[in-house]
Amino acid sequence: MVGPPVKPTRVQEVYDRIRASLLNGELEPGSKLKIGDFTARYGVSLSVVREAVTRLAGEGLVEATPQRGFAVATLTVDALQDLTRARVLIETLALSESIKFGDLAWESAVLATHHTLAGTRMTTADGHVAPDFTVAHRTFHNALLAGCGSARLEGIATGLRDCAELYRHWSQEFAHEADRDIAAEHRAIAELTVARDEAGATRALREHIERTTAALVRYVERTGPAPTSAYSA
Amino acid sequence: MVGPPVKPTRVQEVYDRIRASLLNGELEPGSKLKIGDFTARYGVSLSVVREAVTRLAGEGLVEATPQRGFAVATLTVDALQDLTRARVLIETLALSESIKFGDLAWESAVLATHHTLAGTRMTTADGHVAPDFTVAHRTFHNALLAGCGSARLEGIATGLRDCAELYRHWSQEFAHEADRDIAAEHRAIAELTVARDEAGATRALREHIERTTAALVRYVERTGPAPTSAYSA
DNA sequence: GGTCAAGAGAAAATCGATATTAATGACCGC
DNA sequence: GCGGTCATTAATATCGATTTTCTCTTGACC
Repeated sequence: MVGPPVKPTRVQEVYDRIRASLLNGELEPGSKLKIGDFTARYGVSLSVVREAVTRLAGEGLVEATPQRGFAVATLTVDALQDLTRARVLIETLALSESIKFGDLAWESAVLATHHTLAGTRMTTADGHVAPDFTVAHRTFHNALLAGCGSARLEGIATGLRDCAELYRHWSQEFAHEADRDIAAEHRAIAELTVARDEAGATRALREHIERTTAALVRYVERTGPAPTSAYSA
Repeated sequence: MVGPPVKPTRVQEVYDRIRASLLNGELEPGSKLKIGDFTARYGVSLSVVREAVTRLAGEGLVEATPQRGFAVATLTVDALQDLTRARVLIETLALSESIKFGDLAWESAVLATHHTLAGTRMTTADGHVAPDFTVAHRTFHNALLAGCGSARLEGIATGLRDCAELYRHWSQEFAHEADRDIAAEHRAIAELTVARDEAGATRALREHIERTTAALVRYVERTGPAPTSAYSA
C-alpha cells in the first residue's frame, strides 16, 4: 500500500516549470538554456536543473549537446516535416483505434472537451494565444486519442504533439492564420469521430495537422532557419 | 565547423554500459538499481550515474520512483500486452511505409541483414542467448523499418522494441520456444518485404511479434508477476 | 587584409559532502 | 503474544566547490 508520493521533489517542480515555459512559448526555439540562470531563478542547485533539463531532452523538447549544454529544440523545415509525418501517421492510427474500440465514456469526453474548446477564445485582447485555449486544445486532442486503449500509443502521440506545440505558439504569434477556420476544423473532427466515421475523421485530423504545419513552414521560411541552432554555423 | 564531439563524456559511457547490461539481461527486471553500486563499479560520482539512469528512465527501460530510487522496468502481463499492441501497431505501420517508399538501398539492406541473421546461431553452447544473435536480430528488425523515411517513426519503433528486448532474454533463457521456427519467421518477413507484399509482410511481422509475447506471457505467468516490483505489496 | 594561434573568461561536467527521506528492526505497551 | 511506535541504518536528493572543456577576444603572422 504505497501511494504515489505526496510531496513533489525539487527536480519535479523545476521540471514542471521549465516544461510549462517551453510549451507556453516563453523560450525561443534554438536559444541556449543556461543552467546557471535557472539555478538563480528557481533557487535550486545545478544538479537539480541539470536533471530536469536532461529529462526534457529525453522527450525531445530540448536538445542536449555534450560539452556544450542544452538548447530549446530547433526546428528546421526538414525536421518539421518529419515531425508532421510522424504525427499524422501515429495520431490517425490512434484515432482509428479509438473509433474502433472507444466506449461511451470516451465519446462523451470527446463531446465535452470539444464543447469546452469551442467556448474558449483563441487569442487574448492583446493578440497573444490565450493560455486557456492552449489547455483546452490539448485536452481535446488528448480526448480524441484516449479511446485507443493503449496507454503507450497515447503517450507517444502526446509526446509528438508536445514537440509540435513548442512551435505552434511562435507561428500563431507571427503568422495569424486568417485563412483558416480552426473552430470549424475541430467541430468536423469531433462530429466525424463520434459518428464513428473512421475514414472521414482521420482525414479531417490529418488535414488539421498538416494545415498547422503549413503555417509553421511559412513562419520558419520567413524567419530564416529558426533562431540560430546550437550547431549550424 | 563543429563536428560531433569526439570524446564521449563520462555520463555517456556509463549510460552506454548500463544500457547494454539491461539489454543483455544482466539485470533482473524489477530489481533495484542502487546508485552506490554503480559508482563503485564504474569509478564515477553519484551525479554521473544518476544522470545516466535518469536518461534510461526517460526511455522506459528503467522506472523512477521519487524518493525511492530506480529499478529495472517490471513487466506485468497487462503492461506487456499494452507494449505488444503498441509495437504491433507502430512497427507494422513503419513497415508499410517502408514497403511503400523504401528504395533499392533499403531493399538491399533488408536482404543483407537477414542473411547475417540467418547465419548466426541463436544460442551459445551453454544454452544462453548468443550476443551476436541479439545484435543481428536487432539490426535486421531495424533494417526493415529503415525505409519508412521518417527518423522519428523509426526511433519510436526502436524504442518500443528495446523495451521488449529487456524481457526477451528472460523468456528465452527459461522458456525455450521449441515449437517455434524463428528462422522461418524471419525468412518469411524478409521475403514478403522485398516482394513489396504489404499485407503479407505486415501480417508476418505482427504474428512474429505476437508469438514472442505469447512466450513472454507464459514465462511471466510461470514465474509470478515478475520479480518483485518496487511497488506491489 | 585575412588567417591562424594563444589566452582570458564563461559554461559545463564532475566530484565529494550534507541534508532528507524511506526501510529495518528492536522495544514497549496492550 | 501481537501490534504498533520509535531509534537505527541505508539510500536518495540536494548542494556548493573543483576540474575540464569550450568560446570569444586579442594580437601576431603570412
